[in-house]
This record gives sequence, structure tokens and C-alpha cells, in this order.
Amino acid sequence: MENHLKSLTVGAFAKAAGVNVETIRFYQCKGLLPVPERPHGSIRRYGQEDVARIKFVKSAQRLGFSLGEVGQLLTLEDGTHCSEAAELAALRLADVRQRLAHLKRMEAALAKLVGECNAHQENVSCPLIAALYCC
Amino acid sequence: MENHLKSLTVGAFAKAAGVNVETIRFYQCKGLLPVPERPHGSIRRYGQEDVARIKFVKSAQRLGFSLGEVGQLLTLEDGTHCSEAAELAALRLADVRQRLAHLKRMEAALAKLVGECNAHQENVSCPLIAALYCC
DNA sequence: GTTACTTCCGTAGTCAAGTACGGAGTCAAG
DNA sequence: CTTGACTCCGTACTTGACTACGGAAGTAAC
Repeated sequence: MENHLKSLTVGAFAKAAGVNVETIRFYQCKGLLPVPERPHGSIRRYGQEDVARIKFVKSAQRLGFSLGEVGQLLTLEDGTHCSEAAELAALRLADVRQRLAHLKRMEAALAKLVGECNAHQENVSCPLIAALYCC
Repeated sequence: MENHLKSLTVGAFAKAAGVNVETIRFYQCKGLLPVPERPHGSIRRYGQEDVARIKFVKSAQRLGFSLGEVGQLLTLEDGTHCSEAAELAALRLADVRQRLAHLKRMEAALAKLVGECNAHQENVSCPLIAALYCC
């Protein structure tokens, strides 16, 4: 059922996938993208399945997966290893939640300091600077 | 009112400040920390004000400031430029809030996918993999 | 068949915030 | 006065995800 009509040159492929040519090469060298044959010393051609693979990588990246994890996900790409995939996603989710908690603390602290600075009176020293010096 | 009794060697200073010696050197070369004189070819000595400065840097980093921004904050460290400092903090806050929003979207998407994977039936393909392929 | 655009390929550079290494100089204790 | 620990200093390496460069080879258009 796969479309094996590989007609795209790297340039066209990169444009179709929305990435740079260098990114293609980079992914190939990282093993995230197969390197097509070069028919008798000619140039490589790419197809829609390659475009789909780049989109897969980019979707996974948007969810916070590193390229290493994307590589793992790609080994499960036939869809028959759902629990492994879910496990990876659960790890990612835990990490995302940790970073979320950290950012929330930062937001609270910053918002408080910005508020104090705005309410600040000319004769006392800057609350932000003071906070950085004291805590 | 400042304590100019500089008695710490880099090693002791680093320990007191809770960083590595290399970090000290790195901050010096970035202009975040003054480089003390070497009295007639001897060793440099550091004081409590240097420890305070490292703590300042580390506090600011915890709030999400980059070392470049910390450098800017340090030029305002006398506490008399509160509005400039507040402006920097407001920029940081905006950035933190953006990242927060991004992470929240990631969290929602991941949580949904993990949930779908856990409720997943053996005969259909993995929802996570499918989502990465289709969106 | 020549010009102009791609492609190919290896190597190297970018950013941030450090970390690591190694030889030479300095210092304190015994 | 020597030994061992520490300091100084330059340079290079680390991680992650690319980005840039440059020469040679392939390709498309005229």
C-alpha cells in the first residue's frame, strides 16, 4: 500500500517537508531517516513516505521528545508496540510536568518581584536586586 | 561598609559559593565577576562580596535569567535603577509565561495520548504513533 | 556542449553554560 | 628543601539540534 514513487530530489524533499537540506542529511546521519540508493552514481530521490517520516519527527519534537527518543519511537512505528510507546510518552509527560512545576515557581517569583518593583518607592532600593542579593 | 578582607583562595571561594573553580574562571572571563589582583606574582584572593556576587548570579539564573541578562542586572546592582531591572524581569516573565503555555499544550497532548494508549485495544494501532503520523 | 543550478560529502562552526586537561608556577607543612 | 596540594592559564571538549562551507560531481536548459 506504500507509495514507492520516489521522485523528489533533496531540495524538493526538504521544501515539501518544511526543513532544510542540511537537516535531512543530519537526520540521515542520526539514523532517523533512511538513505535512499543512488542509482548508478546518480542523485538520490525521495518519496512521500520520507516526507511523512520528517513530519513524524517534527510532531514528536513538538511533544518534547528528543531526537534520541524519536529514534526509539520510530522503531515502534508499525503501531504494534503501543505499551512501549506509551511508556516513553509517560516518561516525557513526567518530565514535562516537572518542568511545568519549575516554570510555575519561576513565574510566581518573577510576577511578585515585578509587582513589587512597580509599587516601589523611590527612596528604597530595588526589590528585585535586593531579592537576588539576599536569597 | 563592605568587607574588603579578601582571604579566600579560589578553591575555598568556590566551595563557599557552591560552584566549581572552573565556573569562577568562566564567570570572570564573561565579565560577571571581577578578577582580583595578584599581589607580586602571588595567588588571587577572594572575599565575601565575591561570594555574594556568585549567589546573585545563581539566584538570577534560578529565575530564568541568562548569564547575559545577569550581566545586565549586575550593572544595576546598586539598586538605584529599579525600573530598568523591572523591565528586564518583565521580559523574563513574558518569556516564562510563553514557555509555560507551550508546556501546558504539550502536557495536555501527551496526557491525552497516554490515556488513549492505556485504553487502547489490541486490534487497533497505537494512538500515539498514529497521532505522530497524522498531525 | 556550456552555463548555471543542484547535489554530494566531509568537515567545521554555532549557542549556552559550563567541564576537563595538562603543564607550569606557588604555597604550606614537615 | 622537598613533597604534595593547590592555583593559574590556555585550550579543548561536552550536549542537542542543527547550520555553514567548499570543492567536486551530477543535471537541466538552451
